[in-house]
Amino acid sequence: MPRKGPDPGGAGPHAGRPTIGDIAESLGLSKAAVSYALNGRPGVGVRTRERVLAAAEELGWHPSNSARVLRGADAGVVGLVLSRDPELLTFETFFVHFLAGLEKVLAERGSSLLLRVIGDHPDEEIATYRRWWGERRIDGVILLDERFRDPRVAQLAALRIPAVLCGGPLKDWTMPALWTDHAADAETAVEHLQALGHRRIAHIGGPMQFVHERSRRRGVRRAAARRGMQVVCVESGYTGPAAARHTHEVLGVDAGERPTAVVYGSDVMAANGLAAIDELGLDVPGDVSVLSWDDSQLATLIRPSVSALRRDNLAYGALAGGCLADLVQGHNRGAVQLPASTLEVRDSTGPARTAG
Amino acid sequence: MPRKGPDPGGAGPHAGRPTIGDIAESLGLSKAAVSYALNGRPGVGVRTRERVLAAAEELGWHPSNSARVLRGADAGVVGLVLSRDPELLTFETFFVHFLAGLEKVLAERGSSLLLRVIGDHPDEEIATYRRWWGERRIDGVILLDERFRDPRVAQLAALRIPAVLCGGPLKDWTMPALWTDHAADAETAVEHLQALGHRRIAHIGGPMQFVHERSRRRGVRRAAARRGMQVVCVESGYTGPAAARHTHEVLGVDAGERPTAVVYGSDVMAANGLAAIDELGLDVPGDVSVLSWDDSQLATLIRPSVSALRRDNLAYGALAGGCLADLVQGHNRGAVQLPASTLEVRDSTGPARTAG
DNA sequence: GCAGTCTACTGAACTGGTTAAGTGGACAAT
DNA sequence: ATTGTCCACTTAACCAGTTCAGTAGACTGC
Repeated sequence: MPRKGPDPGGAGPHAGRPTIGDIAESLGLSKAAVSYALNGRPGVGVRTRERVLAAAEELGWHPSNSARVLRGADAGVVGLVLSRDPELLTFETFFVHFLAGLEKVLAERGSSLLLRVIGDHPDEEIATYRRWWGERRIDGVILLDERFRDPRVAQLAALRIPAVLCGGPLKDWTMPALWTDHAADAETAVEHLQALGHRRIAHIGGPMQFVHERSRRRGVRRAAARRGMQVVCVESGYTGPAAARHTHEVLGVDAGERPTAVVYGSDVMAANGLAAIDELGLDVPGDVSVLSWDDSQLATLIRPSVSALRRDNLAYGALAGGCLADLVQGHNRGAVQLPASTLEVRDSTGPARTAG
Repeated sequence: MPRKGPDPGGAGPHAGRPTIGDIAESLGLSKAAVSYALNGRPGVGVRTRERVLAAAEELGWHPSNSARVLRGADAGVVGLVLSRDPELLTFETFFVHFLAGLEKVLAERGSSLLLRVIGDHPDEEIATYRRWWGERRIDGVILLDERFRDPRVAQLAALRIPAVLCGGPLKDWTMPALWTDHAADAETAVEHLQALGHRRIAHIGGPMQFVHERSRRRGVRRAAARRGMQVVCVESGYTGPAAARHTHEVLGVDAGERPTAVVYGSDVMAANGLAAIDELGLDVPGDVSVLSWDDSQLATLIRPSVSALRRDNLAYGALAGGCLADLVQGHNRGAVQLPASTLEVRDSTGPARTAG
């Protein structure tokens, strides 16, 4: 199967990609001897080994991944399917950082990443994993964005595909999971607002199909209740218009009932919330304080800059990669807790306006 | 090689992954007959074909990619190495959109994407391509971020690795290239500013190691010269502090010499520029108009919102994927021009303050 | 001098799917 | 009845590695 395109002559076998047989032939050895030499196994003399390695280097030999996998080796690849709308800025920053961290660890452990980007469609996601696994392309997968009653977990378990869940941990499963203590993060956020004198707050979160959104809402409710604060929770979407609409809904009431602080589910929601609050003729942080549950450069660039709960997504991705690499090698690390988010206090949170 | 983990019994061959041989055995046929049936080739009866397909479906068979590649099939994978700092917001949005478009087309054409994220290090990038290619993991690669005197082009050509360059076109190479008419985009930007009465403008661009930054600078210079406008060009960096520093440099002069408009190389640079202009006690767009060469949600969320040249990066990625898929199949589409950017006029550009 | 052991290799089978070449039987034409 | 032509299938080689089971030769021990 010669390569297409301008290939006059085609200097050598397989478009210049030498095989172990070429090395063997050039040195008058058998394929087996060359294989032993290249893999540092006993059974070849020191002198011969050196010659083999030199020849491999000179010819620019690389082992055929297909041949190795066919013999039963790991594919050296892990799969990741993204089923989210790429238009969401929060997701973009999360994803690129997560990916960079993930990839760094995988590279260190000799793996690569097979990526697929699809719309929000869990069926296609599991079908992709099933196909990749069936085709022996991957050794395992990373599951992002755990959903309420997520079907992917049971399906991957049934297919015996090694997987690391970013979410959980799940009670009934042995799948390793990277989980965040959203309750603790909620405490951090609510405590900050309490300290500033806020007694009536709102939480405008993302879609409740995501488990982390449920956890956050529950965390905020409990943290507020524990402090005797009133709290209004609204399910919104990650898009700007949704966040703006719910901001109008929550804050467009009499000053006496109006929350004095809003915790948004993401930086994009907070940014659009700021604009909506401005439309309502309210001042941030004078009338309303604003806090975002995700941090990003956006939070620092808009005015006022937005106080935010910050998580190291690079480390998150790296941890996920490490857990999966371990799992593929037979070591299940179980439930791993991520470090708590830190609060970045900026200009959008301030003292509550004293009632009256 | 049984999978690790809880695998009591291990129901079937290769952890539940049946082979063509299993199908053949279960039906009392030869492997060849099954292969012909599964691939829709002549040589099997209609009845037999149906039985084979039914058995494959029931067993959940997928063809082993390794086995096919070993026989000479394409890998069905294209490679992409990112060598940029993931901290750059502009890059994040560009990348995720580009990726989504790229992946969509690749999926339609039966390919997947192998991804690697590394720091800014061209040597490691080419080494990764070389290894992937040597290991028969990929059919081709996408080259992003063309650099001045980019070594990657010649190296990939020498290795005969099919590649599509996002940049170019190059005079001496037959590598397909997706190129942008930066001169035309510069015309659009400068014309907009001229129409608003600006006669003295600045361009604060990104690093000149990138070919597109050079093209843009040249485009701005020529478009301005053609209109008799004065122009100051500064090489900056994609980070916020660099953009802020150069903004102070360019605008911290007497009002008589001060440019009345600045074209920034990216949305992040523009956002940080806005903050710097505010620090200088200048008003946007009253004293200075601001234009960004990349658009994103950030440009719409900061105040004032930033006028920007917008490019459809989803379509860009899709086009790159299509060109590469064509190239792998032997069809070189040569130099393909991307659609011109469109100007999104927002609040940051306004009439020039009349001199005096 | 001959068995025993070790070293340094070779030969061949094997992985799963593809494919050229071959085979046996049914059927038609002559 | 013979020849030819299909059809529907089988056999076996092949891809590039890995690995098990040899094996030739050198060396040791007695």
